[in-house]
Amino acid sequence: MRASDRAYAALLEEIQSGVLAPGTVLAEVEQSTRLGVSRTPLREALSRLATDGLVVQQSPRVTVVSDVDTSDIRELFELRRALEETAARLAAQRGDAAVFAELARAFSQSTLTRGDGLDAYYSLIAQFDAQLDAAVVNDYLTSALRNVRTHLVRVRRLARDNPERLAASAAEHRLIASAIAARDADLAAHATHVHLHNALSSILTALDSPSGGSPGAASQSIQGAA
Amino acid sequence: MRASDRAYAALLEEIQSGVLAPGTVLAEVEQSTRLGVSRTPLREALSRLATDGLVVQQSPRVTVVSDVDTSDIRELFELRRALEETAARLAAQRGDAAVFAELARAFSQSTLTRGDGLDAYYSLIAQFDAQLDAAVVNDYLTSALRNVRTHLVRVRRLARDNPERLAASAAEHRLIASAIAARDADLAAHATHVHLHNALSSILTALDSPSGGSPGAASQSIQGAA
DNA sequence: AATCATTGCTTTGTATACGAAAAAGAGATT
DNA sequence: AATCTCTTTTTCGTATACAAAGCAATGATT
Repeated sequence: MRASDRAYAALLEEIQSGVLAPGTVLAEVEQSTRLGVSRTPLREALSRLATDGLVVQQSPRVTVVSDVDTSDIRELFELRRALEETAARLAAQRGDAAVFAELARAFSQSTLTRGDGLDAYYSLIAQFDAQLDAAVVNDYLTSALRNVRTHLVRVRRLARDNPERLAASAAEHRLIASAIAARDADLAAHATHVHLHNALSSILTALDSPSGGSPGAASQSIQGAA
Repeated sequence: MRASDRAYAALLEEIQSGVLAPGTVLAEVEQSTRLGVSRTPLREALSRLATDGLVVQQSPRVTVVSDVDTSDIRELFELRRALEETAARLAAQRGDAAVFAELARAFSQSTLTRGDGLDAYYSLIAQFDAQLDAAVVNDYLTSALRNVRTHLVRVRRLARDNPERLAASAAEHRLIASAIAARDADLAAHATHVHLHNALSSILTALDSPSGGSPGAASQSIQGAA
């Protein structure tokens, strides 16, 4: 594994997990010594994070971790809706029905055995996403979706879902999967619309409530989500 | 201007214009000496082109200009439809009606003075795209659209539009712009759908005809369009 | 006392040197 | 004659050295 890949993976994980909070300045020498690589591969990692939109060049001299505010979340979900509704339609047309029928069954059961923790649930969603990508067979769309998902990790972390929302989310995913399995493109797309609407509403209300809101005020907006 | 920016701009222009044909290997020392920069900024330029999807690492040792085949064009237009229909809807909701009314008028006139050449027409389309981005107010969506447009330059070059198609395209753009000006989101989205359907059909028939087809068979597919 | 200028220090951008790995070519052996 | 192996050469990945550009701090001048 290349040093630039290790640096990128390390910084990505730290940004997504919140260890590197929005606004943190990422100086090259500081981060390169911390991560045990030289400046050259670290610069490549920062460049990749910048095209991802996870860091921004606040000034020509200083690179900071980008912030995620309410406006960003709304914008992200607008793009997400465009991409995932399209993906759901294409999967309904081209996907393997058996695969999505099985996924629908898994989402039904996940509601019952929810006590396993949400890591297992997020893992199931990751499987669903992977099967969606495989069914769509469109590298451009898949790449755009991958970028959206990169940002979504931080959004999910900002507003930890409550149990009721997780159960509803599982039911919504089950419907999407079964619609794809039934080759019902309209239903798959509209169920995706419903799911994203509910997910966004849940996140925004969670952010408005005092418990999970981000402490720092929005200072630096995400940009350049290529 | 940084050396890495110059290298990126130069390579981008050469790939989009076809000077660097698909399959051309881009060795680091060769390109760095040719462009008059050292390997470090050239590597950054190649990295950016790779995330754009304009070059691919054919093997861990050799980077080549990516190819554009019929399958890529279909995939690109699937993503384009998702993004541009959404953008048209949002622009109809949020855009400045006067701006798009003026654009609609410009598209009407462009049909009459088409003799100016298609450079002027493509410039008008670029203005339309810029106004669309401004109206949408969504950096994520705008970034995704910018990436699509980067690829679209090569597709347009592969299949040079015929005059009749350009006239029809102007009329389709006029309808989209006026629908946005009239705040008719459904019409704007559906007119975009129609436009992209016609544009794709025109390109695919042009590629099937013997004149403008790409000489080399598809060997290396585009990927990683982040 | 406040402001402007100059100097030095920090940080980025670029060039180059070094090491490792893979590919190509030549030679020997079967 | 073909193939396998060893060697050589090329190319990439990384580290480091160098230069240029900002920013800050300090001192002098008004």
